[in-house]
Amino acid sequence: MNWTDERVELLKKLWSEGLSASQIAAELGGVTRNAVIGKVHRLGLSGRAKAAASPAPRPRKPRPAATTQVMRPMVQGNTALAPVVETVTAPEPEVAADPIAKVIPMGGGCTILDLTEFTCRWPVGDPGKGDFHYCGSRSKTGLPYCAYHARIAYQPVQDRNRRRLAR
DNA sequence: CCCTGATTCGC
DNA sequence: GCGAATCAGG
Repeated sequence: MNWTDERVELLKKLWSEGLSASQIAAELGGVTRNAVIGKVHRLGLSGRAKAAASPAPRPRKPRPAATTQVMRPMVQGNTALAPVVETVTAPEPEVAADPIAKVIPMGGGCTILDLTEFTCRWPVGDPGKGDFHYCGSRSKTGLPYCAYHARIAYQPVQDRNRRRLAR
């Protein structure tokens, strides 16, 4: 891949918008972040407007009602499973603002033995360290993941990464 | 360990 | 000019 006028222009645009070198590299395709950085320097636009991707601690968007609501188990339809579901998904009101903390209870989740067609199968932890388990949150009927992990699982990595880093 | 940009230097 | 390797930092 060579630096056509078009690609250089896009590079300038994205760089000035505050995207990181790796993000830009991914956007352009066919180049590494090193290539992008090198080009940026050669173009003499290394210093950019303060809109960098991660200069300060990232402001987190609190997601009050939506997430909790989705996670809440629907027990009306199956009274037999109700007690189990309660235990697995009981949301801690005082958990951190991080959405993942709501999904994975402290030290929680469940083992592979606890998985049912109604529990999230998202893997958590390191198998090599013996702390491997599964999310265990209530999953929407027919889906292998809870609402939160389903969003992650079915989103292209590239897009997910970009959404996380951008802004 | 993940990531970031900066710099160097052989090509 | 290009970009991989490397560095310093968060």
